Amino acid sequence: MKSPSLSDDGTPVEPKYSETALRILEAAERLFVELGLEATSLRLITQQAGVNLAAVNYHFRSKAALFEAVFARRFEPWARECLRELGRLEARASAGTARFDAEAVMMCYVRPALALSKDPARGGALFVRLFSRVLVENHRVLRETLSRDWGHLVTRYSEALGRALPGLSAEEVAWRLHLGFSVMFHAFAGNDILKLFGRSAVSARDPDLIVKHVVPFVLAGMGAVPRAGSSAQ
Amino acid sequence: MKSPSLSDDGTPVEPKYSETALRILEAAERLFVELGLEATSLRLITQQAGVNLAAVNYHFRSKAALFEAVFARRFEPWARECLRELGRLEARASAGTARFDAEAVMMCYVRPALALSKDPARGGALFVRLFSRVLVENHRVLRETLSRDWGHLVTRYSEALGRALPGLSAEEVAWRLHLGFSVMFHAFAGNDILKLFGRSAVSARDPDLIVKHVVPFVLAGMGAVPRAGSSAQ
DNA sequence: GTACGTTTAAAACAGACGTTTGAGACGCTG
DNA sequence: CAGCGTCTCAAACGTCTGTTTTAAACGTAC
Repeated sequence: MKSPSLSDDGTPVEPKYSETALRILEAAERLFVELGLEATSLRLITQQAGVNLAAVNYHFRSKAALFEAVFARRFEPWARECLRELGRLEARASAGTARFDAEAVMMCYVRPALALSKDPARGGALFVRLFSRVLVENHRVLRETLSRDWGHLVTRYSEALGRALPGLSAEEVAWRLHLGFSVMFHAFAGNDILKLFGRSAVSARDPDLIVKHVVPFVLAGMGAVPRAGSSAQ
Repeated sequence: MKSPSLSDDGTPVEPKYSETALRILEAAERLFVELGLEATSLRLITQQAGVNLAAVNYHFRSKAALFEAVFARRFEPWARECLRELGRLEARASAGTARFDAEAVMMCYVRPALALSKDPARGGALFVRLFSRVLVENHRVLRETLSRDWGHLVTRYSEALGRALPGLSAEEVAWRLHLGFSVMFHAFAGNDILKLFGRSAVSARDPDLIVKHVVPFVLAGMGAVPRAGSSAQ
């Protein structure tokens, strides 16, 4: 997942994929989400994509490289949208047309996540699930790439939340960022622990419904007063 | 994962494992967490356990059955402790010696999770991570078993939270249960999305520290006032 | 028309996988 | 000591894996 080159107007140039490569990407994305990286064979991918087996190694060097391509195709546009949101918030706060509070920072994540979840053309909710697989499966290569090329994304959110919650220690801000993003991330990914027991009463697949419930929850959590005796007071 | 038989005094009888079977269970637990089910080969497990390859199929019928045994060995004692906690809370609330509020219900989950995380003899934090892999990998067999044998565990928590938050609609209670347990579960499992970017400032591996920060966060979220216009008001 | 780079096709590669086999070792009971 | 169930061991089974190879088809430029 190397950083894509930029065209003259600064918008990223998406690598051009051939018809065959695109069919592979789409079948692979669906199967990686449903079965995981290891359990998905190239033969199953090419069969569902209706292409030849060797096409994978021709268009994408290897299975691992295919996985990275699948991930990068969805992740990079989304991450850039998050950065744009943060930039817009800072600009409007400087201009005095917006409050720089926890809700505003949170919405810089919620809006891109919601837009992504509702847009099948960009992978929709499927990619968010793939992302959560990456998280728990802890792919080494992808972790290195995310850390190297996109670590500043987290840094930006961290600084923004610190500015939105003045008076809190850096440690306390880090924890609220951690917990807040955990809920939101897993809520959008549909990782419902209660559903595993077949007893979840929420239909956690509707993105708008997720936002409606997760936003007040996280806002309340982020604004929580630290417990008495907390070292992070 | 069939329900274990009960001895005369009602305490569950843990299946007796031979020395070899135990070595397999322990090596498998560690490797399943680190590599996942598919990526962990029986040859690697038996090699690290210092036993013969065929011992796995002798002691545990198949690889899938081994995985279920690994999971059940840790899960069942923990789930029973959760049920005991809920029972104790109900008893003390009836006796008037305890308040039946959201915090009390939440602690019925936090205490067992904390105790488990700090006890290496019961799998410690390792098992919680394994559990979270089960969640996103969505193993069919395990899901069926959890739903059939342990669905009532979730029902109990759900009823308890509904009782602790009177005046809220069932849908609203379900969402707060879902979101609250999501944070707690993934916090204990150490599924830190920020860490994936190498920029997490929290050392989310210390169970006591997790509790200290996650409890106020979740309590605030669960007590959050629903947004205006919410259908779940 | 012919040469060329690009893409597809079928087949084969070596290796790893989960599982099974059959023989032998061990510890008990009579 | 003999008999027997429990367990271990090395070897092999057939299947599936990611990858490579070889040949053929395609569109385009000379």
